[in-house]
Amino acid sequence: MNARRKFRREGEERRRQDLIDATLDSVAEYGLQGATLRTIALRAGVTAGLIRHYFPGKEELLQEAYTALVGRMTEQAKAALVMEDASPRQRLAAFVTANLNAPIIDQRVFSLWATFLGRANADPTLARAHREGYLGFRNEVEAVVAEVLAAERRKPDAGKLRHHAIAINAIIDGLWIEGCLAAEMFSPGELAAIGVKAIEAELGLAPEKGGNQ
Amino acid sequence: MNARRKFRREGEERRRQDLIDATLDSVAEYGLQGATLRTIALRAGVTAGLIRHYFPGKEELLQEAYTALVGRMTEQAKAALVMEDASPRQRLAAFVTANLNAPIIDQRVFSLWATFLGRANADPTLARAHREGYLGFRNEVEAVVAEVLAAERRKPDAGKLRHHAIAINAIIDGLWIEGCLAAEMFSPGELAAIGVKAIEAELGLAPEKGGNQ
DNA sequence: AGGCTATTTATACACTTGCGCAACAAGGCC
DNA sequence: GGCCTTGTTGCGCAAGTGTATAAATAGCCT
Repeated sequence: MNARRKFRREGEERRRQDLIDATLDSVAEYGLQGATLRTIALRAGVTAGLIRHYFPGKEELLQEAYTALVGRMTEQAKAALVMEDASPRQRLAAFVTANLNAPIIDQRVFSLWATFLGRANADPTLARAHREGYLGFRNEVEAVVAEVLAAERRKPDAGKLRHHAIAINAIIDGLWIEGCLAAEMFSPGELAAIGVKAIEAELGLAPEKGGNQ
Repeated sequence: MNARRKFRREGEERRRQDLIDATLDSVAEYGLQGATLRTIALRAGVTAGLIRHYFPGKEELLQEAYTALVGRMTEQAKAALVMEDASPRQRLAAFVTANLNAPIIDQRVFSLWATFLGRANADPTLARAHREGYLGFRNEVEAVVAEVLAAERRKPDAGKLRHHAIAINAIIDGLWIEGCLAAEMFSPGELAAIGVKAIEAELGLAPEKGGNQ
């Protein structure tokens, strides 16, 4: 009567990715408590038992999922920096703009970010994954800032440069959060405009010539 | 043999507060999944059944706990604004400094903030509690900014004012997060100094004369 | 002192959870 | 085609969950 369920064998890498994606989906939708092995398996189109074939336990699956998330986030964010034939200042502005619009401004990603980060002080593995992503991001910012200031013939010392990077990182993070949590409170491009202006003020750049007052 | 446990009757308000505090402690330490009724009750020094005498269910307890948390956070933050006999600019600086030092820079509070916010897009009650706290905070910022600019004989329009408030709010939030997540990466007072300078740059204020730090 | 009542404990229950394990079958190999 | 490996299913289990409810007792009122 009860026929056994049909299934397909997938390549290991493909299955692992599917399981990680299903995990992130589940966490975003139901939170850490609602992301049960059965929920995750259902979303991945397999049965719960299979998860233990690829991961030692639930905790490791969650850790790998968070690591994957951080990786994708920083990768996306940094992708906006690879512009050939652009002035440092233009690259910085493009970087900020990219980080303050879709798809980086995204409620689902924010939920994931917040959910996992809430456990960072209790789970060193999560804390490390975050720390690495954060420092990578900030170093990227610092490098662009150095280029921008160099193009203006300014030579800041290391401390000043670090402070600029910290402040700019904070501006981007803060606006990113505001945008993710309440996208409908801002008109399209508004956050990016605010961010670019705030960052240029932080760096003491003269306003771009054009019709702004 | 098995003597029944001794207990004391507490006033209703006191018990509710104790339960809410125990809930926040449990969430901060174990996360939403680890904050079970039994854990919470243990921490509050009662047995699990009692919780249902004061709250309809676990969900309502968590919601009230988050509302209480947001209330305390914004209250603390705004307390730094009540300074008599101080220039608007000094009050703004004091406000920023207060928000970027202990006890507002605090890993435990950050964990709570992130954990609850991760569920905000799925729980309208949490979202509302956050939204109200956020808007209250931003309006406070906007009011001080207006005073600061007025003292400088500048008369910004409403849109400019709003943008300043959004940017300043982002700077404070962003630095707050960096401080909570990696306090050991910054020397004491460093974040506050970065924040004050960034905000004064955003408002286009001339650097304070004199060697203040 | 003795009773009343609402706070508090204790226990039961139905359900879900992560995990272990044996059986099964998909798909490559000969 | 038939076999063998192993990816995959299905089921069971003990522990833990939120909720319901009965039994006890602390502390006020008279």
